[in-house]
Amino acid sequence: MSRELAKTYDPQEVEDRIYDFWLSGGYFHAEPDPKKTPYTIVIPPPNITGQLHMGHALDETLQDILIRWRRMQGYCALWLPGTDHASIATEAKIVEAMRGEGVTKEEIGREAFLERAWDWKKKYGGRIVEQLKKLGSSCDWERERFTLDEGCSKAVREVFVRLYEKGLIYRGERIINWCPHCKTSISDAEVEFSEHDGCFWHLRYPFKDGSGYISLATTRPETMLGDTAVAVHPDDERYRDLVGKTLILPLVNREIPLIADTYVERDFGTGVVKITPAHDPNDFEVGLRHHLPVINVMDDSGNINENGGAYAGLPALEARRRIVEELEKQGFLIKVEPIKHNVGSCYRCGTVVEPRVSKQWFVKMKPLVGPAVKSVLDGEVRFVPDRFEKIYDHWMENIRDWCISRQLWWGHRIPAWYCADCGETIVARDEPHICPKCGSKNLRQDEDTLDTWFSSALWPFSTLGWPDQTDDLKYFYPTNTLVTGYDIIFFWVARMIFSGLEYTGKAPFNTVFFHGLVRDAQGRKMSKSLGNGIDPLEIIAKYGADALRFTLVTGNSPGNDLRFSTEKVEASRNFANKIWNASRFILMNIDGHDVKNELPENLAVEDRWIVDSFNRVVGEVTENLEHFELGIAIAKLYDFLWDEFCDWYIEIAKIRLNSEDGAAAQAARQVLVWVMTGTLKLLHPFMPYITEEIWQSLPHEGEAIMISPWPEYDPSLCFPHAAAQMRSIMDAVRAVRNRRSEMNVPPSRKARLSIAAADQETFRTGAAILERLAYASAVEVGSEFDIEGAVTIVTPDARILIPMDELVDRKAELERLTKELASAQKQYENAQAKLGNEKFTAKAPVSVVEGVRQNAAKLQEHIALLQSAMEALK
RNA sequence: GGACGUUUAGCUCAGCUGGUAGAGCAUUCGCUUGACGUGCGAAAGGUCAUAGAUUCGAGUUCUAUAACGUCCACCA
Repeated sequence: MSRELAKTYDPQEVEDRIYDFWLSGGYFHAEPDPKKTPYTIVIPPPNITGQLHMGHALDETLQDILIRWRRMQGYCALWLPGTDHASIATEAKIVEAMRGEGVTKEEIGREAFLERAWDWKKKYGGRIVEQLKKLGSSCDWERERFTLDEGCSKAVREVFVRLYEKGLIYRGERIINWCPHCKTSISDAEVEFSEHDGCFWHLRYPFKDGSGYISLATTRPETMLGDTAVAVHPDDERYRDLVGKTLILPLVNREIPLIADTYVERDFGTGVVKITPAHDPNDFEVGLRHHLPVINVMDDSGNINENGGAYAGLPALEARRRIVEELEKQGFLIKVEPIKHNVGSCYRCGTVVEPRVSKQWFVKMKPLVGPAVKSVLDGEVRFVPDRFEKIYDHWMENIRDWCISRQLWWGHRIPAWYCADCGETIVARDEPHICPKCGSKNLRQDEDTLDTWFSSALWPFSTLGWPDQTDDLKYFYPTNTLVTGYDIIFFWVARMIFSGLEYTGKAPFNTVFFHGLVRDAQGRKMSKSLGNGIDPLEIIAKYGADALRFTLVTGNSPGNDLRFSTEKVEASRNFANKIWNASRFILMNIDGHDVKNELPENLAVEDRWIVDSFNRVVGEVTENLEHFELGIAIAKLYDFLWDEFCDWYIEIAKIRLNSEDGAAAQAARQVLVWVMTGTLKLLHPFMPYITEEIWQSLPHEGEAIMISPWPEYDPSLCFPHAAAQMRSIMDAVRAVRNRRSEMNVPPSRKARLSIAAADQETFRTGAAILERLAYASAVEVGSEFDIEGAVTIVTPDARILIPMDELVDRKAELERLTKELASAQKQYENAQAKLGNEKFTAKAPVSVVEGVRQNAAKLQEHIALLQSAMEALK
């Protein structure tokens, strides 16, 4: 043995050493290799401000499993890592930090602010990367990218210019979602709606001619300051004659028209809507149709601006209070009705979003949507699970133009310049110095930056060198699998798809593998505010990265959320320990012997069985991985290693290992090494550290398990006869153990077994196994035994007698036999009923009918055996 | 308002293209069995949410219903 192994696996001692070993071997690095097929995954870039959380841990684990598996299969596997500059989140953090120093970003100015931001990036951007490494992620760190680095920025400018030239990017006054806290516009996708308690204020607006009032209701009375019309439905009998009249806006005393528009629902409220084009998306549309003035009454902090007259400077809510008060005083308030309604808030900071007209840059979506929808429909991009295709499709079909400009400094500055002299807008890849229209040198760049997701959308190809046709791009693009949570399907996945199609002509990946959210043990979302988050790094420190990875993948199915609990991690840790000890056992037994990792010439029945079983697992696990059924794959490996290999094969192998027969012992050693090595390989993508550590100690060829070939299903390793024989033997072992346990016979008390079976050869072969595992002092096999007062155990293939009469309560024994007989008879009747059913025998497949027939025959025998056993007891 | 998901052993969940239900944890009983008590052996525990339909046969397909959850829309 190369070195003494500890009784329990110590991940702390192993992980960093192994990770360094992989790094120094350069195994994570991928170079285009024409002899290989590429397999590429780009990482969903974590925010530089972020700390590793369970969501990342799950995401990275799934990716690492896929990439390690494909690498072992011989693909040129590239997992491209990187980070996202996360404009809003990062800028907010820096502003927050500056608040501590008592400075604002306006005070220090753009340049100084960006300097701070880059310092921040240098300081914290590396943190999350180091955390990813702790998980065992086999990313190609030589290719690490950042969304603001030179290459990605070049791609961003290229895309912006191309879209602008195509007319797909435009600048205009539109209603957008404004976050008064972040002081920037945000896209529709970045608004989260939730139900709030609110009020419905019923107001009356007087006609100018003094002919009375019209009543309407609003949830946001303060916006009345910006009202420029009141609308009714054109077919509404109640108001038809009034359309066209002029109203006097209360408090403001502005004359506004009563207009007709089909947007108004006649059945809702009074069927009358006040129109505030500057602060409501629908009203804005109405305003466009009716050429209404747009009066913006709110500034960028959410306060009423100079257009609000007496209310200027007040925060919106305060203005609301005073306006309602004043309306009531002047008799314009009819009533206040409490209601529940949905309010949109900023997904970053939670502040209530104000719809507001503002001059922004937009991407025209309609022309981009078509190909993106088609690519998913046609299967060029496949979603796993496929139910997300429908969600994607629905979103795409109803998408509105994408507001991409942000009033932030940290990000890609919009490559647009304005001529101060002639007003010309110049959009260019490189900074222009002269206005092409008037020759002025007085150019000023747009102050705004782009939505973070604008650059993320390019990630699969900007990271590979696009727009240049680099060798990397040609070889690794399009990528293969995108692994991500369903929560960013709109933010990111959809945008990558239409971007990839538009700029590269190809979908950026062929499969999107969605996983769910990691929740706490009670099923709640892990969040900072709840304080219920579990730090993956603490779990790694305590239980090991392999245990964490195992926990995250086991029992997990695509697209479904999973609950995380330390109990599960403990079970995973125990499994790692089981692998460790199985290996320790093997290492102890091969110590001092020359054992190669190959199967021996002559395989015993148990060897053929375990090899057959292993081979089956190879086939199944590989297939499961191909279908992204990682949870099923790992469950099969768990069962195989623990139940079949450890609990049965190793126990059986001890017979030969402890025997005088040197050749037999050597054969057992070889099979142990061969199966263990193969199993470690299958486990490696899931639990990379422990498998590498053990593999290095076992007889092996090659440098590392992580670059060793993935096992392949081999038809020549199928041994159905041996498998059936072992089933008979194992059934017998279990039956004997069961009976002994029921009779409270301790393992130390051995007893003779007499086995009567049709297939005597199988039980002669298995005699030694029965002796060891069924605590037999001796085993005799024959066609029939008649032992006075023996305990009879009946298995599907044998009748086993144990002369233990003195230990047995005859009456109890008779009772249990009666019970067992009844159960067997019922099963037999069921089978007979099926076979007697002509519809069944005629319509069911032959193999199924034959199976039932054989089962019936066995049951018949079983019943006979039980009956004779009962006779003998009486 | 629309769409989707979940509902299987006490708890957490698997269960692929239909052939009489599985795991982990918890529970009960027994065991220092020369790798492992982070272990070994055994047991108990389920009319697979409800009602129909298709089928020789349904946890598995279809249709309704209920509860819980998610997403989208947002009628002021």
